[in-house]
Amino acid sequence: MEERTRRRPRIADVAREAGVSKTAVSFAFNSPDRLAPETASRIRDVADSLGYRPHPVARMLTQRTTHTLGVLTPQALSVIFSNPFFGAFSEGVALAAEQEGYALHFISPLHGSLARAMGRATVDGVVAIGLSANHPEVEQIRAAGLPLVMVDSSALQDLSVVEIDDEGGARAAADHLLQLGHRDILVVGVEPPSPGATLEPEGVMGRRMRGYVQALADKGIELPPHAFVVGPASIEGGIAAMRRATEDGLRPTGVLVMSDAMAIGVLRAARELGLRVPEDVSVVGFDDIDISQHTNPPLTTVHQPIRQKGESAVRMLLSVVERRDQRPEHIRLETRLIVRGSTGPAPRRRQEVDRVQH
Amino acid sequence: MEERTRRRPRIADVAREAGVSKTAVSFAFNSPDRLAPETASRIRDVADSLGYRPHPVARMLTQRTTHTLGVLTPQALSVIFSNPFFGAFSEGVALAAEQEGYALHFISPLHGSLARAMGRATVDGVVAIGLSANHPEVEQIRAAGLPLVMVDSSALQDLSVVEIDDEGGARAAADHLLQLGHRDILVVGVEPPSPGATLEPEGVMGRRMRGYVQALADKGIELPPHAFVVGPASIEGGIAAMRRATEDGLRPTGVLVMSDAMAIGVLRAARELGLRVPEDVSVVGFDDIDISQHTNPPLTTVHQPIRQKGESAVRMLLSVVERRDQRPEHIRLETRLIVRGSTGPAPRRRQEVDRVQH
DNA sequence: ACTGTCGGCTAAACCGGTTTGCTAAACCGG
DNA sequence: CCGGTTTAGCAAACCGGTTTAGCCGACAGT
Repeated sequence: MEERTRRRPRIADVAREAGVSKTAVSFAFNSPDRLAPETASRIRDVADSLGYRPHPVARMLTQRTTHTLGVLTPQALSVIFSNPFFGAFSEGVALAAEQEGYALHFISPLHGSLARAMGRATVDGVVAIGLSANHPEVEQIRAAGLPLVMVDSSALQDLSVVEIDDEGGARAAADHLLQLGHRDILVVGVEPPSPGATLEPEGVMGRRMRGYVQALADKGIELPPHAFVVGPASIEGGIAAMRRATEDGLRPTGVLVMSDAMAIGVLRAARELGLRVPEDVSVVGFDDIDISQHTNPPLTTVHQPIRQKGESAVRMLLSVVERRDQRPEHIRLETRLIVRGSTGPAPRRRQEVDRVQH
Repeated sequence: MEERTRRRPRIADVAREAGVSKTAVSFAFNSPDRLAPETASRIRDVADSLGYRPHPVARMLTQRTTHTLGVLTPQALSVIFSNPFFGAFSEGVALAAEQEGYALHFISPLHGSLARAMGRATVDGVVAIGLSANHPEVEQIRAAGLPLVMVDSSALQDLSVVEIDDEGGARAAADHLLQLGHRDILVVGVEPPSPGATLEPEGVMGRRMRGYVQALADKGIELPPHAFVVGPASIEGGIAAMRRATEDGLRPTGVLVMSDAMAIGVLRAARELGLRVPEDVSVVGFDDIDISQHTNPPLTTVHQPIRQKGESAVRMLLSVVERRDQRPEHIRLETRLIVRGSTGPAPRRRQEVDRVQH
């Protein structure tokens, strides 16, 4: 019964047992046509009886390929795995990766260091999401010669990028509220990951903000600074943001939210505050995650093809991983407003007040 | 500008450049104390200037460890990543893994074969979720000498397992409806992954079913076969199941659903059918995923500690990966009913009809 | 009988590191 | 000045495979 310490059989064990060279064993698995048929099958029989499987790490080393793709995020995985947006994105990534026979390896800061995590990662290429282009890791990855595709990043010319029309989507959302007669508008944004950081103008949230502001400006409306609140991109974050705005005395008739998760929180907070949606207040989200169509009322939001974004990123990545296409590509996917039940005409009273003020 | 083909620098390049042996370079990184301080720092300077980083695969090979944990699922990742249950579970897994400095590698069927995917995976241990104990891969993993922890699996004695009290939770859910006076009950289950398969009595759904049935039996109620419908574990699956039941002429006052995602679908379908929740029909879910407290009405459901399940699984796994604790352990976490707004007293009319029938 | 080709297999180099065992020089007390 | 211990660093073996170059015998052609 002292089988406990039994070593994992190596290729040399199989070779010895079968009375052939290591080369022959390798051939039996990888190019059987270079062996006499019965030799190949005999070797495989011996291998089976010994329970031999080629050691994947050794294989990676010689073949200089891992058949694994890295998904890089600057945030801890323990924070984002139950973020529905990330889930849908990962689905897209997984779909393309699985089709092409690649496994997925998630790379997140190791003891606080993304660089260290990258150093450990054994992948053939990397899809980075939520990484701003000026992150030092970007250079590290390129220096290591690893193919890289950035998602939702500002457009560095010599990098492959998949992004969406954030600005256009945001403008559509704001236009929608304006057409419904809303003038008192609150904008709820996603706070930057690092507390001190200011809103990056070239980041996702910066672009969406620009879309909102432009649409308002077109109607001669200026967004007052206090009508912009931020919080974490979660339902709770949305609840807190809406409550805080109300405590600050804001009584918007329309709320533009930069994330559906937060928008759902806003919906919830509004209900708790005794506000009816959309009669008293209209809410527009952004992303169109799966649950958004099932909230009560269903959420009006800006749709973006999240899964497709993941899929496209992987396909772009593989085109350079496998075929060594070296020129960087840019893909921009469309967004579109989806009107559901959470938006309606601005309430009369407010409109009148508004008119009197002119 | 012909830097394009510049090879990744190897340890030998650094050694030559610094005028030392490979050994010295290795020491400079891994045990600097074995070198004169200024030698070590000179070597590191040279390494930096060359952009040298130790090749992670080569390192894995010699150190016989990957610092990576595998998460194994029999389903395609492209199907489950946006499943909120899986998201929360992964969060727990990631939390523990990140704390201990391990990365995560997801293992799902490669071209339809889980075994092939396992063969490629370079991990120090595996957490398997949704895998029944009789899957052939279980043996493969053990034969490869890889530490393994099964989650939600039927209790094979010689395997480490993390599970929850499905049966008790289900019983609590059913008791709750019974106490509210419900007698016409519909059970909505999750369909087995492979179409043909029958409900495994030892699987998660089998255990939950047993809990429901026992609670009903205690009150002398037998669940008629047609009062049990199944579907995929998604919102859409729940909608479809509820519609189908209604089309079949069922008019339950209480619905026991084996998954929150499906329960949310049932809520939605009920609203579309003109049924008020909980006045006309009560709904109880299972799992207590994050959104369940934010539905309208908030979902009454059986809570299970999903994140903790992932965390515990990883801690158990690491205890054998790192310390070679070999005896298999079993952990069973508790479930508890959380009463929110989706359940209420059975409607009078139904109760009377019920009474008359006696 | 001699050369050329081909099928079947092998020895040795290689992938890129780490680790073991050892040596030469420096140090040290007596 | 001498034997013993440290210190700093090296050569070689090793991790477990794949791949290149080439050997050997059989067979075909002339």
